[in-house]
Amino acid sequence: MKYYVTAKDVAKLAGVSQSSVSRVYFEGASVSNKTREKVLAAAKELGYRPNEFARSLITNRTKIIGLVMKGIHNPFYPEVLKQFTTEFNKLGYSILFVSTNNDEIQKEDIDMLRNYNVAGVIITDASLSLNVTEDFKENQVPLVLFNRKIDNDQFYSVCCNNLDASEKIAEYLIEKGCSKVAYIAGNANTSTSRDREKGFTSIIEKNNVTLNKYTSDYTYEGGYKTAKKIIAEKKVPEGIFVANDIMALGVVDALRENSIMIPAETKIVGFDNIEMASWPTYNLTTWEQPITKMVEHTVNYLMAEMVEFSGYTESLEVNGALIVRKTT
Amino acid sequence: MKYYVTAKDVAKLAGVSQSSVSRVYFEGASVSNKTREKVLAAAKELGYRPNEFARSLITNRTKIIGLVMKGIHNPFYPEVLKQFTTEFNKLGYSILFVSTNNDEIQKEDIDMLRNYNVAGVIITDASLSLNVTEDFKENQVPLVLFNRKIDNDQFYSVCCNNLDASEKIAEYLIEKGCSKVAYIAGNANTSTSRDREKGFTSIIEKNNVTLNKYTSDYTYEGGYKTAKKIIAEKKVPEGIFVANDIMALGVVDALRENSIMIPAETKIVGFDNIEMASWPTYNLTTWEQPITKMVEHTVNYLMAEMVEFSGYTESLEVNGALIVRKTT
DNA sequence: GGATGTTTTGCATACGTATGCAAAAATGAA
DNA sequence: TTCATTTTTGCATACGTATGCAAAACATCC
Repeated sequence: MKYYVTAKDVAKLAGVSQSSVSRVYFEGASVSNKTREKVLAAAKELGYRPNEFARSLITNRTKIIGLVMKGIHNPFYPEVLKQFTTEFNKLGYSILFVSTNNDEIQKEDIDMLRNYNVAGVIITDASLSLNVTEDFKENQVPLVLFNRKIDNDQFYSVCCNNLDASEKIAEYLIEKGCSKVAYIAGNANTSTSRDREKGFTSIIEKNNVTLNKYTSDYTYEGGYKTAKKIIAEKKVPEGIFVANDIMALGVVDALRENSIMIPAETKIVGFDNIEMASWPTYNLTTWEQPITKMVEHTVNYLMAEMVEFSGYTESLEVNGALIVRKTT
Repeated sequence: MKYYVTAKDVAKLAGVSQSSVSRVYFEGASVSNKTREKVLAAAKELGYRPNEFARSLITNRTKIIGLVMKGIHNPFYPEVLKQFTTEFNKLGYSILFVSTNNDEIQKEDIDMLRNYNVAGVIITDASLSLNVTEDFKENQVPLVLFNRKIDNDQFYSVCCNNLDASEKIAEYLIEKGCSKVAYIAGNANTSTSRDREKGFTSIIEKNNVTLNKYTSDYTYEGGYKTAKKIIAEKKVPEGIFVANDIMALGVVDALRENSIMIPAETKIVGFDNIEMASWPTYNLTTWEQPITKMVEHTVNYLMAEMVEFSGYTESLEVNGALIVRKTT
């Protein structure tokens, strides 16, 4: 039977009270050096570690961050996950990971998080259903939407400058001489895909360039199939802006299979700058999403809200940059 | 100020005792239908949810599984993560995610997990340092090494049948007519890479085929550079077995850059069967690791050990299969 | 209806920690 | 040394739930 070493045990061995042991482990409490040393020595001997559950129970706050993620198959997100984990661990917070298949987060997706009374929540690549937004609001749980935003500014969101980025991409393709272009959307319900479409379209239309739009699903397969369809319809344009890299790779492969020269006949631009985009086989021109900066902003906001909840919201947009490679 | 709805509140509204409320939410406790309904109604009205911390405190067990992962950049692992999350969530368990850069898990990697008194731990693609093994043993924390094993059978491990698989791969390459082959290892300290090398080598030597060995690091870059080196040394063999897919893709790209025909001049076999291996650009012949089965075994073992700790250990090997595509 | 057995309920307490309060100890000033 | 002030300590209690125990309610049978 495994026995749990408690503060009381340590107190006994160190010859102090349980309160003193508690104070040694509670940041900001006042303890003399003498007792601190006695306690730490005893704790080490017994292998004591404070019970986080008891702590949370009494302080009514936890050091757990809930992270909800959908598209872990897109290599963009494992990197995001890693960075969040690393950053929060440094700060003494743990990550409770939730995987979902819902575009809109449902109540059952966050049940676990609420049961554990998490200190804050990050939702990546997903939106929120109505009853979930209410739940968050009502319970004042600090929340960040990462790489998504919702129309009303009810929540804090951190995104790349999608609108501006896609405008620049449009300008870039026009500059490169494209007079007929296409946009391949990811999931049409996502703010990122919509914003990218909006920015791209506005510039394209302003320049009287022909634009065809397609909708896919943010996966390699999706990009591949969409490109095949475009080819079958003999509508291959001179330039294609694909809403994310993993789809763009599928597009590239489909075009290659049909011996359509990239960039000579068609230029391809992706979005994200995932690792694979730089692989020599692909050498994909793309827009770099500044993950590190986006993570940093998210962490800072959450930490602040966890210290003192304000409910302040904002749609933060972090600047990325065009990475020119060999598909344009 | 947010107010926490407790069982006491529910009890008051429902006109029963706090114990009865508790029993409604505790599986296996005896409550009459009448009180159950009263309680559930009241709970719904107040938005009550049991506090997991208080529960854990008193039962001295948690519903949290610690998952430690290193190589999240290898697309094999996000899939593993997703499956574990999904399976454990179904069972009412949550995943506390830890990311590490250590080949050998250190004490600080699992500090968080121990503080939260996790019910079980899964460690993927990493080994254990000595003081960590002791910690686990001493505290009887159910543990599974996933896709790694350690020499002594101190812990339960779940792997693919690496030895058998690599033997079959060797036979396959020989059958295909290779008289000169190479093996590109991942991290030489990992059991997986060693086993794959061992099986492959044994068959190759038995057949008097020339074998060169190289060591890399389980990354695309690593595979790419190793292949470049092989090319520079003009030692390109007729067949290469690469210890995992992501390296194999790097190898393929490097060979292609140097116009070495695959499979005509050189045949490539990878390991894992990650999604990308099936992409038309690569069409990589590889060994499928049966993730679903491996996850299932891991979950079953952990669940059993969490109900009643036995300390039983075994090196479980799950059978995969050769997936023949166009690189051989 | 009464006796018996069974199920359900409430009471009281425990889990391991943090914290307000008052007592004790340490420090500083004179 | 003495007194005032500050720092440190221990006591007692609270957090929200589970559970052993005994009382209460219910069901069953003759």
